[in-house]
Amino acid sequence: MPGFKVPEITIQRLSIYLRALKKFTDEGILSSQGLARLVGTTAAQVRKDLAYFGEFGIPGQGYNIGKLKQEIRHILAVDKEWRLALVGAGKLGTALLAYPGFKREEFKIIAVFDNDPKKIGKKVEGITIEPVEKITDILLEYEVKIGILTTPADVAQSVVDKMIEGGVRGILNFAPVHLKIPEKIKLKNVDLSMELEALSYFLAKEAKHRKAKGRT
Amino acid sequence: MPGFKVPEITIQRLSIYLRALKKFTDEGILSSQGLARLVGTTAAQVRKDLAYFGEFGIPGQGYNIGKLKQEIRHILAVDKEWRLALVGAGKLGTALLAYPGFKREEFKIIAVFDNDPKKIGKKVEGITIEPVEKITDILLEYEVKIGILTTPADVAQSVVDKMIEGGVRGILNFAPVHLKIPEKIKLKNVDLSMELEALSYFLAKEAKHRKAKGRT
DNA sequence: TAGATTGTTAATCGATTAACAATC
DNA sequence: TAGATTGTTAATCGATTAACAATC
Repeated sequence: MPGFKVPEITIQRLSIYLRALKKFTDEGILSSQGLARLVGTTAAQVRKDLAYFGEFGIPGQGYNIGKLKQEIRHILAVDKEWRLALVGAGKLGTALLAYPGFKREEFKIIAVFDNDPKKIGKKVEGITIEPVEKITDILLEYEVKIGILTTPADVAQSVVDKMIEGGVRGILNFAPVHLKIPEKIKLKNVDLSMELEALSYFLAKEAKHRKAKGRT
Repeated sequence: MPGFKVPEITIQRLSIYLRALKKFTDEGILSSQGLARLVGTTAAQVRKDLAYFGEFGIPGQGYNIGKLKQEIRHILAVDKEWRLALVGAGKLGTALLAYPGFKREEFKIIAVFDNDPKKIGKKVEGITIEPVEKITDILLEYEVKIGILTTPADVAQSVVDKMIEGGVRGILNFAPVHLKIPEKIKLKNVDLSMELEALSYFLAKEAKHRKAKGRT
């Protein structure tokens, strides 16, 4: 099974498994069923996801928690340190810089950029804000491979182009715009409006059904 | 075709189609091919997604832009106003309150809660911060149906329980935790760590392949 | 009419679920 | 050994893509 093409959603679930496992000490055993219950999926799903990468369990027993954590860390490559750069030191950008979910040893934001002259030179979370013109040079110098984009939509594309020139290979984009990038670059979009609209759709549909059935 | 079960991913794409359409004036015609190119999908995908809801196009021509916008707005139920509440007035919460992607006519955040006595009574974006004990009452009073969760993980579940008691039916969760909710409640998780880890996995895999093939 | 594009059906692809031999 | 759970194969389910008659 290892070597097969791995679905992206499997990777996302590995991340969720790891988060759940972190609540346990390394000692002890957890079954696929046990892990599944913690994250809201099925035992078969857990075993299938892990099987893409190897055999980590003990038949009849389950998974050694410490070992499984370490294996998933290695698969996700969070057993090393990544250097990140963030562009767009607005409200969202500075909030992310301080956000515990983002402040992790494995993901070190080492540079912050903005195009507002009033912000340049100031510090956020101990990092001096640099002008966007320096993106390419600084990213090349520090070998930054992951970029975070929290600019307004209208400048996002030009920033992305600079990031890619600077050698970035993965981008986490919060700007509500479709970015054009070479196919070798990995792009993840976080679209908050989309999430709200999905909720809106779902609730409206549900309300309609309730009305149709005459319930409250 | 209308009446079929609609995949969630179709709803997400409708949201993206709408975002692209907003850049155009209502006059004029756009083909499925044209729209597909704007958002990075295929013409067949666009037509299939729309076909779940009706026939909005003109064979041989394409889609009337103004009409299509209005149809999608209606499908997503963003042609009405939703009242939202946000819990967790920390860095991320207050950033979201001010973030243009969130500040939309259709989604009015009308209440903000926190459990920090120092914050209660203060205003963020014109809204007075209330204590978490009041969540249930205030949500019931203002008939809030959508809740946004930006608390630390450890209090998220108890806050969600209060929201649901207050009549919320949809939740946008930023706390990195698996929430247990009744199945009738719609939950959308935004997991920033997961996104970063997916990038990490992808870049590490790519680096390994490059090394194996002896490329830079 | 000729050209273009829709809406829909059928074929393909890929992910999830179920089942079970292998293993501790 | 008996009981339990893994890893993997096969069956099922669901979404995407391709193809084309219907329509402007």
